[in-house]
Amino acid sequence: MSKVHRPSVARDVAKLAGVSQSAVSRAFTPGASISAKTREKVLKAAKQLTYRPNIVARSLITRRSRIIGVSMTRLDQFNPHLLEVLNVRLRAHGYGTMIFVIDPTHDADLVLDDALQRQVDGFILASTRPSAAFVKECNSVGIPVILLNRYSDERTIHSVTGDDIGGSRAIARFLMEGGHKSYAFIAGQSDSSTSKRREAGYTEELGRHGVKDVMKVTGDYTWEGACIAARELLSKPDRPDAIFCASDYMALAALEVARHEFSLSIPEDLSIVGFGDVVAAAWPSYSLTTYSNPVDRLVDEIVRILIDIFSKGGQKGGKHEQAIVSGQLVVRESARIPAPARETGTGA
Amino acid sequence: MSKVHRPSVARDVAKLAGVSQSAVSRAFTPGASISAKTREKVLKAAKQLTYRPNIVARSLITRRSRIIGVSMTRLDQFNPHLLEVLNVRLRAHGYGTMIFVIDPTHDADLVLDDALQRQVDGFILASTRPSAAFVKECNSVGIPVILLNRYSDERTIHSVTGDDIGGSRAIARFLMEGGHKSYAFIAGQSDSSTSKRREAGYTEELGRHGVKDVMKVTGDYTWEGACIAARELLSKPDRPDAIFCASDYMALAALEVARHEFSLSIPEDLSIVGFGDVVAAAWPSYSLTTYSNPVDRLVDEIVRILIDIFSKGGQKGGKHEQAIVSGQLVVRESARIPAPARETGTGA
DNA sequence: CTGAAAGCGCTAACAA
DNA sequence: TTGTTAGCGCTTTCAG
Repeated sequence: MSKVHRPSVARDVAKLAGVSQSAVSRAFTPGASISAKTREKVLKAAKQLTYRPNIVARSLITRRSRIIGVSMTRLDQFNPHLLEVLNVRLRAHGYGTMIFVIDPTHDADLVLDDALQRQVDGFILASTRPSAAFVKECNSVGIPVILLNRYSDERTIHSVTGDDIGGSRAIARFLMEGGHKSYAFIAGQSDSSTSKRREAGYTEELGRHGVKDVMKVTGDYTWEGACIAARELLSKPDRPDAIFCASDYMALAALEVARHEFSLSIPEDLSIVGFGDVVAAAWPSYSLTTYSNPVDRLVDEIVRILIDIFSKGGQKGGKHEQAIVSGQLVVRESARIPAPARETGTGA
Repeated sequence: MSKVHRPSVARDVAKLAGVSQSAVSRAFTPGASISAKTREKVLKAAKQLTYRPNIVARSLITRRSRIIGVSMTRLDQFNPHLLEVLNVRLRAHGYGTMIFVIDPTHDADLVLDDALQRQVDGFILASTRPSAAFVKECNSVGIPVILLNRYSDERTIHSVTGDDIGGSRAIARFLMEGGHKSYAFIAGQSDSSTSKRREAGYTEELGRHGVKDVMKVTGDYTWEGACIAARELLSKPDRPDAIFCASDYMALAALEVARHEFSLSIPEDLSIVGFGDVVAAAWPSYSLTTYSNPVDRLVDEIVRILIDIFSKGGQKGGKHEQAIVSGQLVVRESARIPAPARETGTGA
């Protein structure tokens, strides 16, 4: 079998092209001062040797790895499509994406520490709770941290989220217009800021219109948890006829339980609404009414914040953005549709 | 706001600990010859300065980035759970995971080139077709390439796949035992080696038992494509009563079409089987009978091959493995269950 | 515009 | 076991 070669380096190219090694570097640096002629020579020699600039070496000297770390506890819970779009958009700016899946039973900081050793230029944290110490350390070395679909009270951290409050309010209004009698909420993990916001928007909007009693159960953002929650809700003598779930997956699970275990008709007997508009929500068997979390615009915001900071030469402290990207109510068939032609509108 | 510091480096630690810089390096190198006392001193100083070895610098000199590139065209088509497990397992061996989503309308080599510049130590390609030139280049610089759920005729590349042939044969047998009259197959992309294998196993096994006529339509591995394919199949005067789809997602789509557009009862009027056992296959509304692709063992194989090569000091040419991981028939309710021995599988 | 020289932060010989 | 000395492959002053 053929022997393994050592890849050619800038010096090899320089020698072949008859120029200095720095000329090679310049030929591969956009905007460097180099004559067209020299560049041609270099590029020709480079192609001949299949030379590829070594990004690791470049990183060492520029102190920029051009790697963004993305961490989450579960990848399937994390929107895979978002990761996909993010990866493509980041690469367009010259950044690579490294993933760090965190085992929730272990210490998140351990993994994040690994990321720091790898010199990531920025962090995107989804479904992950970094310690305050960790965030502080990132700030002290100038690495921006962006929370995705999470909130933080601290002003030391950026965040990009969907419109949890606005969306839940819209859902509450939609449900009320559908003329339901009794409302329930299936929450995500108890420590989830997102779930709390969705709950708040929902109950507040209901409350503003006189609905004070909202049953609440926790589904933990898992399929099984949502099943259990739904069973609890539907076994009650005064079972709700409208359930809002803090995530689409929980809504799908609740829908299954309602149909197959309680023989309920959706939406005649029971309306179920989710949040997020995942792919499966559109599948005919579910046809889930939900509020969308627009992936493209979430990614836009993330990339904008990151590139903004990098072009300014690093996170200099100061401004920490809290971007909220509004989605829209996606009306399908899992919830009763208001009879008259009433506007869903912005209310208030 | 607090100023941004320059992270401390080995020299800083050395000075504080009163040792040489190489002692610092040794303290962080498992198995290096260093006295316990010196190591203590170093570690103490390191902690005090929150020193973290710079992996980029290490990579430059060891010529090992300890990064594995994983590329795919669509992340949602790719099994997100597999990526998750892979990430965790690779990190246990000190390797990071960098993802490279490839826009199918663009040139795959462009992205892979980027990965090469980033000095990935190995490549895992899922749903991606690298050019022969690219593979050759990887081989020439000693970077192992592993195809995941794909086959290659070339002997220059590793591959890890589920048991497409065996699984499809098992499905064919199961369907025949169910006493079906007319069989169909919905294929993935026409150039997919995996789809071809699933088709081959299916039709060959059917053929061995006298079933020569198998309708075939292409669903392109997409939801819409599978819907169109299913419509075509079910509109025929001699419509099949057993359909095997090259992927679970296509099977789900076909199931939806059969139920909602043709008002067919599953499995009474029509049996539908998929391949892969994705999460949604187990959801009650589908309860899809399928053949599993065991994620953990697929990852085991990938990691084993990779670590094996690395511990031998790089891909030296020669042996190229073709690992096939067998799964099992997962009997649920989307296909007629053979009357006699009703305990074929676990049904999860 | 171009080359020479000095490192980026670390590991890996080599002596001591 | 230790410190010293070279670099890894590149970017970046700094002269010319």
